[in-house]
Amino acid sequence: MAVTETSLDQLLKPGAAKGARGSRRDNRRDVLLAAAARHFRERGYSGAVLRDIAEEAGMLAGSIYYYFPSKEDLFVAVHAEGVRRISAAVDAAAAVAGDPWGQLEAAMGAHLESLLEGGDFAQVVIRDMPTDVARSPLVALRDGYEDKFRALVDALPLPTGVDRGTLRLMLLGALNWTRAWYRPEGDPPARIAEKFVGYLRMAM
Amino acid sequence: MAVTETSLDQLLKPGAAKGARGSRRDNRRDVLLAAAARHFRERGYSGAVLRDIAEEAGMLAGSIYYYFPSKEDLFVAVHAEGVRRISAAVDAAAAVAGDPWGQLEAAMGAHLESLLEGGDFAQVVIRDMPTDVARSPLVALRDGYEDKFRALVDALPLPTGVDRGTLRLMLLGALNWTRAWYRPEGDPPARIAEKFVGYLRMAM
DNA sequence: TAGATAACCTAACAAATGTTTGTTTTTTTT
DNA sequence: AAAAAAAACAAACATTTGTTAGGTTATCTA
Repeated sequence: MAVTETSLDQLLKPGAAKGARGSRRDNRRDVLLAAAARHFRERGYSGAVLRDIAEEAGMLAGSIYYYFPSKEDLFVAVHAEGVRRISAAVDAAAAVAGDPWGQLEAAMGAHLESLLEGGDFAQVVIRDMPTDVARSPLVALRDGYEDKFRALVDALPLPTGVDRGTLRLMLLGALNWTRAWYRPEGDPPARIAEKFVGYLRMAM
Repeated sequence: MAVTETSLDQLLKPGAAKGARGSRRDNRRDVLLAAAARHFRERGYSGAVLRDIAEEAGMLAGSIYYYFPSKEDLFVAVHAEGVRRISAAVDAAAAVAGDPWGQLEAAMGAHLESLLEGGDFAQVVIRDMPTDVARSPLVALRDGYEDKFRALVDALPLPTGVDRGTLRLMLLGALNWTRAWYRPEGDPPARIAEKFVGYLRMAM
């Protein structure tokens, strides 16, 4: 029930603490994490079954406990990895030069790209939060990520009096909800982001 | 596993088929539905436990099966009732006269109001969809609801070439995601809707 | 090469959980 | 009031599921 108290760095790379010689161990761990991500994305936290995750990772259910002390810890690790990936993609996109609107659009495009086609880890992040216990370390991660969008929105040349906080939440909400209606045959992520920004750009 | 094949009307008002004498049975059924809504909202579908739902409704777990043939059918009923309530609130709000922008703003405000402060039924609608089995009747309901917003967005005086479909999805997504950050101490639902519309209104 | 450690497997436990069956109480109908 | 139907109980069943304990094989170190 209670998430084991470990630092987030150790959570992401537990082998690093003992020196960088994690030869065999990290491989299987990554396979396990990927399998867990797939199931958590499809079924949600309480819907995912450890036996199925283990099977997909090529091991038995009990073996999971060699890597993670509980199901919740496994979930937190997947979630953290998801935030890390989205964060990295957005950082890379926002690094390229451009006017504030262009930078925001690029960041939104990267966010969408990770979310919609970046695999299972990213999608787990915007799925349900399980119990309250795992909540605290996870919202900390997410809040840190949202700070990047805060900076991007703050840089926009907007009329005075515009509530930039609500604007940021509106944009992030619209982005995250695309999961519900996105179809690969339709607009690609970058085009969606372009349209979203377009609706606002001319106005201000 | 398989949802019992009943019409959606019967699903909402099963007593109505035998004549409109829904006296006692509907009361207990409504209590049960309300309890189920609360738990499905808090824990999600697979996280909710029938024994807890039954206890809150003042009965035992087995008694649920007098009203619903399975857990999934119970969930579908809650979901359907949620859509019905949101739909009714939005209909009432959009009925008042006003220019297209004002009508859209009113509808969005009503949608948010139901979603954020309208109780458990509405929130279940925007929580996770469980298995694929229950999916078909539910997305039909949801799609029917979204048609109302389609009409509202189509009525907006926008420049030619604007993709109204994506605009509609962006707005609905932003609205639905507010659940993640809404706080009662902050802006009320109507104010949030006003700001959302305001970001676009001046632009077009 | 011997020993230690990492990386699993096997098997089972114990609790949780959706569901069923038969019975009893309550309400309605005749 | 008697019979019939509705509404609910009580108790168990059959899985499912997270978790644990001890054994076994591969890998690395000294």
